Amino acid sequence: MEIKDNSMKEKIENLIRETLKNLKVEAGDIILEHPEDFKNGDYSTNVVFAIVSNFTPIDVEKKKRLFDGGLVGERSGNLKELAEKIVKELNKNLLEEILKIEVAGAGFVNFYLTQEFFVNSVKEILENKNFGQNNLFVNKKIMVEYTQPNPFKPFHIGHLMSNAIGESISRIIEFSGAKTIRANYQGDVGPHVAKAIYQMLKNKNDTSSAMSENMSLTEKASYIGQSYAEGNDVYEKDEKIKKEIDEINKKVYDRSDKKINEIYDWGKRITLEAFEEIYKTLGTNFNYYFFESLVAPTGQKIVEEKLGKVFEKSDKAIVFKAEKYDPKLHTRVFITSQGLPTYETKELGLTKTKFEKESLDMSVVVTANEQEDYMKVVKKALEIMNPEIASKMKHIVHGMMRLASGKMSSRKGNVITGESLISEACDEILEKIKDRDFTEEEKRQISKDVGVSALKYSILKQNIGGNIIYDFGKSISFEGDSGPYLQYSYARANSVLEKAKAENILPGFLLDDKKSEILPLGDIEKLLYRFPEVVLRSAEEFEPHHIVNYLIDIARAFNTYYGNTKIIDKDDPMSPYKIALTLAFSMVMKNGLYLLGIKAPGRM
RNA sequence: GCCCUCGUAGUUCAAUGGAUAGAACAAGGCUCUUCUAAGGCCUUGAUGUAGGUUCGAUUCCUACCGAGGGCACCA
Repeated sequence: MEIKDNSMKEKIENLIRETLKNLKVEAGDIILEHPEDFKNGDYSTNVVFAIVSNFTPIDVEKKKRLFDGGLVGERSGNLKELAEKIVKELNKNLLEEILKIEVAGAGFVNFYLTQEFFVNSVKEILENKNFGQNNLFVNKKIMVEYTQPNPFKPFHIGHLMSNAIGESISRIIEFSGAKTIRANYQGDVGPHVAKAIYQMLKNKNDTSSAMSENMSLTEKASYIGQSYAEGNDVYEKDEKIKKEIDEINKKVYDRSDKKINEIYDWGKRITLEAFEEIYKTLGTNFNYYFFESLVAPTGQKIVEEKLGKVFEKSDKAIVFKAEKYDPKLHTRVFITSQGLPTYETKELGLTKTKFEKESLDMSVVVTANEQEDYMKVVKKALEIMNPEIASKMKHIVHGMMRLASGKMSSRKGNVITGESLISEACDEILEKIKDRDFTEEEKRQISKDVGVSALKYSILKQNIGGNIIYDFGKSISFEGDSGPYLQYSYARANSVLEKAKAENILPGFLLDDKKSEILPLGDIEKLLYRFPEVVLRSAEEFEPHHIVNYLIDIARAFNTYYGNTKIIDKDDPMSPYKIALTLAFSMVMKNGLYLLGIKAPGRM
């Protein structure tokens, strides 16, 4: 695939740099941006401010004179005059794509692009199915670890959040040239497993009937999740039971108890199968599944080898005193006083395993922000032992899903499972389209695509660091600023294109009357060519919401255009171009939705 | 107590140190004899407080107030 490396943005930036060189002016960072309002041009630069900000503190007097309308250099000018001087120079080597350059406000230089540029950009989009790509991560192998649900525990909306974000980031960096490897890390050992098993041993009869084949996968998984919640409850309330569960925990690690092994193997298999169903619905295919039980020994070995050097004994446990290296960090336990590895140790083993399996340039881990500090400590320990690998670790933290009514807790039983949320969203769509002219199978598929999109959108629309207040009524929105709105715009464009095909009007860029020109039709052309810039920014920042905001903008522009234009019209010489524009919109929308992990149904 | 995040319309979110702080929801009005009205058009409304840096601060710094998370054997 070919990626254009000479974007309009780069061209203009080069032009500015050349011009300043000709004028023998030094400038700081030159920022070229899209003005919010089209009337201020298509690109805008603060070059004058950049020149000014480049002055050192010694130039204070010089600066003062400049702003007082005094002099810069020899004779001329205040800020505006300086800007005009630059524009004059810019005009000497004007790019053919630039219609005009103007000075506005307190010294902005605004670039207006030509009609040909916009029309050509539409043509370019039609010629490139992968329009929007960049080469930020070309030749880089990047592993992204996300979702991380734990066997024996429910898949809740927090996992849904991690999955939506991780999948979108995976796709964005893939679209930016990376070889992306998707990984899932699952806690198949540890106290939570023992809690579930304790409860299942206690409810012997229920457990054996659950293990018989009469229940559905979902029912079995929810029985196991329920057992965990109950086990967790008694663990905290009863000292004696706590000890019993701790005993079971050890046996899970060393696999010394036949009965426990039997329930363990069954429970792990069932919950993993149930998770797999959810991944399928969400559109994720993992390349690797890492399990704590497998990486724990690796981590334990590392810690034991470095005992006395990096790690130290304290109160029978093995700890890492991170505050010795960074006052903002704190001590964490790596091996418990019972001799069992903690999350921190497992993480060391996991990281080692990842780099053994693949020669990675970057290892990205997506988790909720509650794990931010643990990760910093783990990374610090790794920095001491293996700085090269540590430097390739990137931890992306997202906010928490919170209930409007308070904290979510498995104990209180107010955990919302991912599955119930998905099916609820889908049911609502199904109800909405029940009278439409679709087959039952189509209805099922559409409601699934749209329901998942509503959920993913509500997660991805904001920057990933913030918490999301989950409101049962509002989280699944189908109107306005929503996933379904984007899908609807796409389906609408698609429907126009199908009709055009039926009427035999093809996308085109030529008019019969050679004298007339094709004119850009509105804001859409002025937005569509910006898509690659938006993708690049999202990739650089690991922030999908820039794409979300952009897609809302183009959807709105298209819907407005659609509202006051007849696109298909045999008597209109512009009709082929209007169809071309519609096609370009639909292609950008489809690529954009893909990057969010959202399907683009042709009809809805 | 210490360490991270974060405080923007009534609500949920935007805004790479720059132009008149954008949307959506909610409220009201208009709009399908044109291709999907899950749409379009119009009207109202916001930067927690106090300082500082800067020509310019929602953005950077300090303090305070408020929310969330973390701070040794859970993940």
